[in-house]
Amino acid sequence: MFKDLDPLLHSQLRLAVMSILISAVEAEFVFIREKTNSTAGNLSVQIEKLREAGYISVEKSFKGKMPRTTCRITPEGIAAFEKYVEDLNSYLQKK
Amino acid sequence: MFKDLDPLLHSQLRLAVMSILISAVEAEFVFIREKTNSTAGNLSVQIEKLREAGYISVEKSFKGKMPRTTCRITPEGIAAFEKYVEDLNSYLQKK
DNA sequence: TAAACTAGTTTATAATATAAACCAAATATT
DNA sequence: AATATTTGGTTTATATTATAAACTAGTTTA
Repeated sequence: MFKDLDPLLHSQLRLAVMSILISAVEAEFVFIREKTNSTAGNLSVQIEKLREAGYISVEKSFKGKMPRTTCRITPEGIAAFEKYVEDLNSYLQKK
Repeated sequence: MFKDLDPLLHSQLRLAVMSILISAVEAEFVFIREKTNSTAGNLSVQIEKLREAGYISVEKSFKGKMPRTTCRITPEGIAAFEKYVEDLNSYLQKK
C-alpha cells in the first residue's frame, strides 16, 4: 500500500537540490544556495550526501580566481528522483 | 520557489496515517498499524504528535473488553494535508 | 494459574537536519 | 600597503526527529 520513501530524497533541502538539478544541465553551489534559501553549511552537507549516493556529481573549478562548485544530476539520480515521486503518490490520494 | 513543507506531515509514518484518515471516516489504531506496517510504539508517538497539532482526534473506548483507539482527521488536518500536497508540488516538476 | 497474546505507552537510542564556527583566498577600504 | 570585509565553501557541534526496545495493564487460552 504505502511505498517506502527513499530517505535520501525525503528531505526538504536535498529534494530541492534534486528538483533544481533535474531541470537544469548543471547548477553552481551559490545558485543552489540562493534558490533553496539555505545556509552554505547545510547545503554543503546535503550535497555531499547526494554525491556519496551517486545521485549527483560535483566538480570543482575556478571562475577567474574564485572557487566554483558545479553540480550535475546523474542517471541514477534521475531514476531515484522519478521513483521517489512515484512512490510519494501512494500517499497523496485525495479524498 | 520552494515552499516550506509542514514538518509534521513531512514524515513517512505521519503522512501515511494522514493519508489513511483523509479517505476514511475513522480508523482504529490496530488497522493503521497494519496498513502502515509500523510498530505500535512508533505509531503511538506519531499519532500523539498529530493529535497535539490538532490534525486528528483520538477517542478511546472498548470493543467488548479490549481497549480500542479510534482516530479521525479534523478540518485543520484536512487543510494541512491539502496544503502539504500543494506545497510538495513546487518540488516535483518533471524534466 | 500460568503462559501467551492484545493494545497500547514510555523511554532510550540512533539517525538526521541544521547552523555555528571555522578556513583560505580574494577583493575592497583607509 | 596594511587591514577589514566578502566570497565560497567545509567541519563540527547541537538540536530535533524517528524508531524500536522495554514496559504496563489487562485479556484470552491451555
